Amino acid sequence: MARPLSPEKRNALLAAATQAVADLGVQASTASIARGAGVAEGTLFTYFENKDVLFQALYLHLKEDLGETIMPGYPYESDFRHRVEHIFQRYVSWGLENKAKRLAISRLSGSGQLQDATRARGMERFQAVSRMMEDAVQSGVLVNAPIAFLYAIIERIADTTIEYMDSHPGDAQRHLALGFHAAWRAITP
Amino acid sequence: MARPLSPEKRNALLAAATQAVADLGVQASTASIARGAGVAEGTLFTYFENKDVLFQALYLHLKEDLGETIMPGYPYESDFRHRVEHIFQRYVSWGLENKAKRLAISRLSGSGQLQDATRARGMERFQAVSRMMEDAVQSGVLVNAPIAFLYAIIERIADTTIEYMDSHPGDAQRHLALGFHAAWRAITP
Amino acid sequence: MARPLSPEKRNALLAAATQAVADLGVQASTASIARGAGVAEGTLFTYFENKDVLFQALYLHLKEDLGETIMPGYPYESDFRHRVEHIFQRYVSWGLENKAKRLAISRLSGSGQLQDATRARGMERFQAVSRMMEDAVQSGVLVNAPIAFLYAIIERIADTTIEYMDSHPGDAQRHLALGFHAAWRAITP
Amino acid sequence: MARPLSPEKRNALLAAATQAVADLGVQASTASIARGAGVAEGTLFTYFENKDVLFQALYLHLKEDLGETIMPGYPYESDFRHRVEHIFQRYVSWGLENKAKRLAISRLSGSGQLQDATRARGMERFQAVSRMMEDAVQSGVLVNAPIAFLYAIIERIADTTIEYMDSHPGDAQRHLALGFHAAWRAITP
DNA sequence: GATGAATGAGCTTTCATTCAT
DNA sequence: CATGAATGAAAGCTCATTCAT
Repeated sequence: MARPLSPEKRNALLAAATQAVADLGVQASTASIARGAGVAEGTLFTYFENKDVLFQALYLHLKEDLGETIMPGYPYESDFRHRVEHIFQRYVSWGLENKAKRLAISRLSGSGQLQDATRARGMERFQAVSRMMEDAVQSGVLVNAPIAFLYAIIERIADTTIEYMDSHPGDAQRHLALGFHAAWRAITP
Repeated sequence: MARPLSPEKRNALLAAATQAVADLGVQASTASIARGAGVAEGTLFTYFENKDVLFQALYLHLKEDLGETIMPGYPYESDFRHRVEHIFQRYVSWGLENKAKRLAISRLSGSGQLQDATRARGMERFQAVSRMMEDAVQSGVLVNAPIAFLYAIIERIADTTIEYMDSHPGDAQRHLALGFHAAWRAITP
Repeated sequence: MARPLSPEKRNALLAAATQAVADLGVQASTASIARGAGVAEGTLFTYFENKDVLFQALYLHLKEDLGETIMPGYPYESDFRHRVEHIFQRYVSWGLENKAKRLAISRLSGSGQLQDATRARGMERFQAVSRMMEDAVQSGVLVNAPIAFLYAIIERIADTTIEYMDSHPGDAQRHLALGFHAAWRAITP
Repeated sequence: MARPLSPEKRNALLAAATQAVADLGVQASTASIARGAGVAEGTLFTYFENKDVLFQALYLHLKEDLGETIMPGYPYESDFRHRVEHIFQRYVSWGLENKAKRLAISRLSGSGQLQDATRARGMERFQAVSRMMEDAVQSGVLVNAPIAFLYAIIERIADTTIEYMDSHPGDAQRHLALGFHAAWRAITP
């Protein structure tokens, strides 16, 4: 592993894996991923020790990508509601614009192949959000519950929102508003 | 009429499949499922034409099982809040008491192998709930959103609640209350 | 085996086997043959000990059927040419009218599953022909070669003739004449 | 360019398939063929997409082999009888010296698994013979019949001849002469 | 005797992984 | 390092045969 020669190939493999996992879940074959990336079957294994390592890396890669969309412009100084709204809306638009990535995360997440450590590391990039939520709980703006619990609820409502916006494009804005309404009310006392 | 198909064997196969899918997702092998059910490998295929058919049947079987837990005692005459609470609490306790079943549903749901038709048929048993929610939307008790959207949000929050109650058994009652609070607020205006 | 209760069932099985073997060769499954005969899978095995026994019986049954078409009206008193012509023409018309039977014989014959003893017993019904040919060899009308050799040549030419008449129905009569011409010349000095 | 596909392995697979098909027909298992070729089970499928493709390739390979024996030394300038005799004798000696190959062709031919296109491509190598026979028909040396019909008759008589020479080695030369006599007379007016 | 569920060996094919080139 | 042929352990599924009903 260490220092692979070509970041392009690594990225091509991750991109191909994203599509393959979105389509077929963890059943996607390493051969098809390599083909999708335009590299030889064996090459995959010089970048990722085995299929499981590839999947953990893929999950982290996708979460990183999500983080890079959500976090820039994060309104550190606004009130809690605006900060949650920022996160919610960015999450939703990332999901709408990156269907394969969102599906791949969801497939990995529900496959039983994702290690707890990986899931935990995937959260790291969102610490600013966690901290904000802690403060908000302290100050009584959010309901007094574990952060992870609140975070999970927001995430699930956001996922549901994405699915609805996706399948009912005409009502997209309405569903976005409904989704955020639900999320905000769900986590406030 | 020779030996009739045995409901016990069918159930044993579904039970074994539940466990196997909970453990390994759709990667669970038919051989391991048959072994788990105590029947020969070939026998699985006299009860289910192929693996895919088995999975669709398993999903429906589990949803049926869930329905049989949730629906009895449904307080048709109570106010909306109590009815939603009934559903929520029953759903959560079923999930807590049937970890493998809940996991199996979730694995199937996220696998990409579940047909839309199967998902739709799985909802049939819960029509009383849908109808109640329609009325509640009409009367302004629930927020004006598609029933399926509201239903999905409740389901997701319930799932999250189950996961938390499961991993923090000490705080179970508190999380149950928090979960219902979140769900109720999420779907009300 | 011995005395099966129902000759109808036995015949239905042989008829279904004929069709199945014509279609798929010896790969035809016993289940499909039973289905074709309208009996249960297990019933096949009360009439025929196993698949191999069925195939030997099928071959004999078909040869018997062929014999019953060819031999009646055999012109014991005509000259050799007319007797051979009788055989040839009857063989060809049987083949044309019983495509599945002919194909089944050919599939069995070429499958490597047919026992030599079965092949030999299949010849028994045609002893009058063999004897006639012996006489004809004695009297110098036919070329001095083993009867079986001459018989095989006639058979092969007849098969070829059938195939041609079958695929070129317009020229049927011409091919029949050509076929007999070839056969008669082939076996005469 | 990694390890290139090895013609030796391909040939070993075809040789093993020849033997296996000669012994068991199309029922021969891919596992036994791979074992016979001294390669892993999976390797067969890097050389032949699936069993059917293997069988079509095998047929063509064997016909090619036959063509390479028959055609060299073909007396383009001799009279028609000598040319037919060349073909007949070469065909027969190839068959005698390559029992497994001949049997394999015959098993494939009668199995119902051989595609028409494959059968047609198998004839390509013998175009010189077809053309010669066309000329001979034109010039009245051969009986006025479709070339394929005449060709089939020769082939069938040659096959019969081979079988007899094989089972009666003492009379081999006599049967060869008888066989050619029969064939030549069969196709001439 | 007839039925068809039950069996498990066996089949073809796939696939993660290795390693010769 | 990149390649893709080679590997062989599964995988899903079929099927001849048995036997409880």
